[in-house]
Amino acid sequence: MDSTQLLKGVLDLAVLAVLAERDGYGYDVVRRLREAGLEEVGDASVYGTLRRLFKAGALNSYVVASDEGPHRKYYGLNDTGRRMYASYAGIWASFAATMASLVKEGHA
Amino acid sequence: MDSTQLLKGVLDLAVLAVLAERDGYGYDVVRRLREAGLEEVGDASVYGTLRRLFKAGALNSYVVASDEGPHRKYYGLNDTGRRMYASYAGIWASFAATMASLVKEGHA
DNA sequence: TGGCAGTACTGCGCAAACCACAGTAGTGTG
DNA sequence: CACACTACTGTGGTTTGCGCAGTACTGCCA
Repeated sequence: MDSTQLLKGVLDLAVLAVLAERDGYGYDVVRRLREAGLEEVGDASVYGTLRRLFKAGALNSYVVASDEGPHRKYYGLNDTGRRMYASYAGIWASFAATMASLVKEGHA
Repeated sequence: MDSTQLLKGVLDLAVLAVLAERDGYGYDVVRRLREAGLEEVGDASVYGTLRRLFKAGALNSYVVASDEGPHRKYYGLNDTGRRMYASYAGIWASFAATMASLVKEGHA
């Protein structure tokens, strides 16, 4: 992965972070991201990201019945996903540091 | 501008930051961004961003002849650009903080 | 003189990301 | 039985960043 990816795909990291804490299903991940501060994230974006990460082999998935609505498709990190998470987190941290120094020098 | 923009358009902020320090022309902005740590930024992206920001009314532009090659099209921030820069910088800072807390809790 | 490297910019077309919106389907309430 | 809430899928659109090709100007060197 080149750092091109993170100029865009920040959502991947956010979703991985949320799932690293504990498994979750789509609707739940949306709520947790919004509570964490990403208030304007669209639901379709999250579902799309989950499908993409699953397709990339980073997540496992299992269906659980629910009392309060339709079944829930849970997702969780597997080994690949944990490695991906660690990698993305590192890349993002250094990218954020770069941006911070760039912006600070211009002193806002 | 909704914060959708900064999930992508981080380059806008980077270019604004570089130009806030001092005026620059395309090729020069590319070099300064790369020196600052954004090593993989494509030249076409920067030129595109400059044109976009100019079209959005954030930059002024003037042409200067050069001894070592073709003319140079300099860009600099105007009032709109400075306001935009301050605004983007704030939005990005809070976004970065949000991401940092998300990633930290999952403890990488 | 011709060719090549370096500087500086433009234009085209692509892939990916995020989103809005619409649709499907299950459960519980009045 | 309509309606609200939960939960997911699919479609199409806009924007971004990029690779690549092309233009053009200068200076160097054989």
